[in-house]
Amino acid sequence: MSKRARVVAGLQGDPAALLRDHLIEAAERLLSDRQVTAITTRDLARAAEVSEGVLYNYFDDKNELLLTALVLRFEELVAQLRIAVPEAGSGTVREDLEQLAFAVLELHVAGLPLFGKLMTDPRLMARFWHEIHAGRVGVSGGDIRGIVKDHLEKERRRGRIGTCDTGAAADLLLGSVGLLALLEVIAGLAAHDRVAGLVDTLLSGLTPTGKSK
Amino acid sequence: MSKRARVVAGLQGDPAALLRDHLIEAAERLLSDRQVTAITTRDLARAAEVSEGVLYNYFDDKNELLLTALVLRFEELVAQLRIAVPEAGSGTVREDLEQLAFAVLELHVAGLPLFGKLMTDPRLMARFWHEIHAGRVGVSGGDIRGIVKDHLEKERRRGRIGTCDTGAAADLLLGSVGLLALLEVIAGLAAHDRVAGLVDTLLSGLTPTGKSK
Amino acid sequence: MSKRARVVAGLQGDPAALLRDHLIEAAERLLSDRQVTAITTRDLARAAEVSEGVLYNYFDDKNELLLTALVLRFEELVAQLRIAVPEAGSGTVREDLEQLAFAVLELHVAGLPLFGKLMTDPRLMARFWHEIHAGRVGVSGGDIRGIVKDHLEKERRRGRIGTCDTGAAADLLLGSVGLLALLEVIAGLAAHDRVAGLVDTLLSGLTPTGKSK
Amino acid sequence: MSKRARVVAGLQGDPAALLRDHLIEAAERLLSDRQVTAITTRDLARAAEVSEGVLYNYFDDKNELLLTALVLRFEELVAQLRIAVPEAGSGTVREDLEQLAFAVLELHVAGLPLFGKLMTDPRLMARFWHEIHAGRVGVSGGDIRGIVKDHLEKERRRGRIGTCDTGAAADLLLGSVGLLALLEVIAGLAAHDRVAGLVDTLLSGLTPTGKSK
DNA sequence: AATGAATGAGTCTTCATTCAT
DNA sequence: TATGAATGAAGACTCATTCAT
Repeated sequence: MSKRARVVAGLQGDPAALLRDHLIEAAERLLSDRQVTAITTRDLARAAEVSEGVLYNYFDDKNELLLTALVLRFEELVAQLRIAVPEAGSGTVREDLEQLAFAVLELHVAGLPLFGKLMTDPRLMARFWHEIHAGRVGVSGGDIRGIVKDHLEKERRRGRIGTCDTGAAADLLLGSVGLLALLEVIAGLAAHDRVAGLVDTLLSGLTPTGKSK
Repeated sequence: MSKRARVVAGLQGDPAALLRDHLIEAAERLLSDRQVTAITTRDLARAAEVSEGVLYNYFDDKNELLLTALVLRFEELVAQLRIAVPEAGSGTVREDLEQLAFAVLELHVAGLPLFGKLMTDPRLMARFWHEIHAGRVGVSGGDIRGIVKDHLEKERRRGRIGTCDTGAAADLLLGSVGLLALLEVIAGLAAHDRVAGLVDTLLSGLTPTGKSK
Repeated sequence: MSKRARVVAGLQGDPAALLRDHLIEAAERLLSDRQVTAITTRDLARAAEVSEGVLYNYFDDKNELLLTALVLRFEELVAQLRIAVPEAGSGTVREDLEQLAFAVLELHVAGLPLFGKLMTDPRLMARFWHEIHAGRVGVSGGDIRGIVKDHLEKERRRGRIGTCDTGAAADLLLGSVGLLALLEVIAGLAAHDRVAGLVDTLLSGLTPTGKSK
Repeated sequence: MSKRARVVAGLQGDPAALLRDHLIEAAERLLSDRQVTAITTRDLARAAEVSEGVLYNYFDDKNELLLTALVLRFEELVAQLRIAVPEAGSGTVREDLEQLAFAVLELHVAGLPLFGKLMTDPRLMARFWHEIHAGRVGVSGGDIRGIVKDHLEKERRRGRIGTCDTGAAADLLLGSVGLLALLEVIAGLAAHDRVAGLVDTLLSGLTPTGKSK
C-alpha cells in the first residue's frame, strides 16, 4: 500500500519488520567497530542506506535502536553458550569442565566489547539491565552462572566431584575466565593457554594433601 | 614577564608544575562523580578555578588531562592495596587469604567505575594501557596479580598450602572477586557475604576426597 | 475503481465532499485546544482517522485546511452573535445595550484565541483576510460593527438615544469590550463586571451636565 | 583580555555589554519583519554578523534574546506615549483628549505587530507578561490605562468634564483607539480620520438631550 | 602566560510533503 | 483514491578549541 524503502525493495515479507531488522543489523555492524556514544544518527542512516528520519519510524529514539541491537547480540551469545555446554560425562571431569570453560571464554571475549560499550552511557546501561531481567546478565552474571552451576551439580550427583559450594565454584570459574578474556581483549594475552591451569587448580584446590584447612 | 594563575598565586615552587598538578586534582575530583564523556572543558576550568584556555598550555587536549588523572587515581588504588595486604602468618591460611580477598574487593569496587569511564573512549583506553606498562593493569591485571601471587608463594614456602599453580590460583581469586565487585556495582549484590565461600572453595578444591583428580 | 475512505464508508453523498468536511471538522476540533503551529499533519490525520496523505487530495497544503476551519469557526461565532442581539425595545436602552455588549464580549472571548492563532503565520493571516471579504472582519471589524451600528440606529429612530455618530459609538463599544475580553483571556480579568460601567459611561458621556462641550 | 567579536572590534566600552546590545538590536531588526517563530538562531547570527554560538554566551536560549528585544521595544513605546501626553489645559477638553487619543493610536499602531508576534508562542507570552509587572502592559492595559485615567481625572478636578467613571472612560477610549489601530494595521483603514469622531461621541454620550438615561 | 569570548561543525530530532502500492 | 512509510531539510543547542587581549 504505502512506500517501501529501497533497501528492502526486492525482499519478501512484511516490509516494516524487514526494515526494522535491517536497521538493527546496521546498528550491530556499527557497534562492532565504534563505541555507542560515537554512533550518530547520520552514521546509522548511512550504514543502513536509508534516510535519517526513518529510524524514528521504528524506534523511539537513537538509543532504543542501539539498545535493541545490543540486547539481541547478547542473547545470541548466550544461546551459543548453551549449545557449547558439554553433555556431563562425555569426557573426564576435567575435560568437560575445560570444554565449558572454553565456551565461557568465547562468550566473554565476544561479549566484553558489548559490555564496555554499555558502560559508556549509564542510562543505556540501566535500560539494558532492565531489558534483560535481573540476574540473567552481567559479564558473567545470572543465567550464565546458572548454566555453570547446573553442570557442576550434575557432576556432583554423578559423584565425579566432591561435596562443595557449587555456586562459589561457578563464580571462581566464571570470574577467572572473564578476567582472562578481559586481558585478551585489552592486552592481547593468549587466554586459551591459561584455561587448563585454571581448571586444574580449581579441581585440586590449594590445601596441602593430607592436611585439613 | 609572564602571568601566574590566581589559584597558584601564593604558592612556592615552579608555577607551571603547580598549575599542572592543580588541574589534575580538579580533574580527579570531577572524575569521581561524572562519566568522562560528561566532563566538559568548562567544567574542568570551573572546578580548577582557572580559565578555559590554560588546559591547553599543559596538555595536548582535554583527554590527555583526563587520562593523566585516571592513571594517577589508579596508582593510588594499587598503593592502598599494598598497604592492606596481610603479613603472611598473621592468622590462619584462610584468614589471611580472606583478608587479602577483601582488600582486592575494595580495590575493585573503587576501581570499576574508573575502568568503566575509560572504556568510553577507545583511544583513551589505548593511551591508558600504554601509560601503565603492559601487564601491570586491568581491573585485576598484572601488578595486582603479582601481589596475590607473591602472597600465595609465601604461604607455600611456609608449607601452609600445597604445591600448586599460584598464578592460576591468583587468577581464580582475582577474577571471582572482580566478578562479585562488578555485580555489587551494577546490581547492588552484597559481595562481601560471598567472599568467604570463594576462599573456602578455592582452598579445598572440587575433587572428591580420597580420589585423585 | 476509486477507493473510499473508511471514515465516510457508510455515509450517503459525494464521498469527496464528505471527506473534505470530515477533515475540516477534525481540524476545528484540534484548533480548539492547540496553537495552529502546534498542529502537525499527523495530528490532523489521527484526529480525522484517515491517512496522512489524503489531506493533499482536498487542500493545497496543511495551512489551507487550517484556514478553512478557521474561517468556518469565525462564521459560526458571528452567527451566534446575530442570534444574541436583543430585539430593540425589549428592555430599557441601557438593558438592551448591556445585553448586546455581553453578547459581543462572548464573541470576543471565544474568538480571540482564534485570532491569536491566525497571527502566527502572516501568510495565513493574509489568506484569512482575503477569504473574509475586506472590512467584514477583524476581532471586532466590519460585519460585527454593522450589527452594533444597526442596533444603535434603531434606538435612535425610536428616539431612545440622541442624535449621534452611531459608527463612532459602535467603535467605542466594540473596542472597549474587545479590550476587556483581551485582558480576560490574557490576564484573567473579570471582564463581565466592567461591562455595565462601560455602557453607562457611553450613554451619559463625559461633558459636565448643563455645560456645552 | 579575551577575544573580542569582530562586530564590536573598534568600539569603546565593555565589549560584553556592547555585543549583548548588538544582538538585541539585530533581534529587533528581525522582529520588525518576521514573526517570532520564524526567526532562527541562524538568522539571528547572520543578522548580527556573529557566529551561531555567541547567542548562548549572553542569553539562556533563543527565546530569552527575543523576549528581551520585545520588552525593550515595548518600553520605548510607552516612554514615547508619556512624552506625547498633553499638559491638561493646554487646549480645550476636546483638543487635549484628541491629542492624547492620537498618541495612543501611535502607540497601538507601533505596538500591535509586537503583540501579534508574542501571541505566537504562549510560553513567550507568559514570560513577557511576567517581565512587565502585571497591569503595566497589554495592548492597552495597566500602565497605559493609568496614563489616560490620570488625564481624565485632572480634567474632572478642573471641572472641564463631569463626574463619571474615569476608568470606564479610559477603557472606552483605549479600546476603540486600539480597534482602529488594528484595522489600520490589518486592513489599511485610515484610522486617524476617525479619532475625532470617537472623542466627540465619548464626550457627549448617547443619551438624548433633556432626557435622563 | 592566563584569560575567556568567539567560533562553527556537529548532534538529535521533528515534520510537511511525496509517492509506490 | 486512500494509504502510510520514506524522505531530508531544517531547527535549537553544545562544546572543544583558538586566539586577541
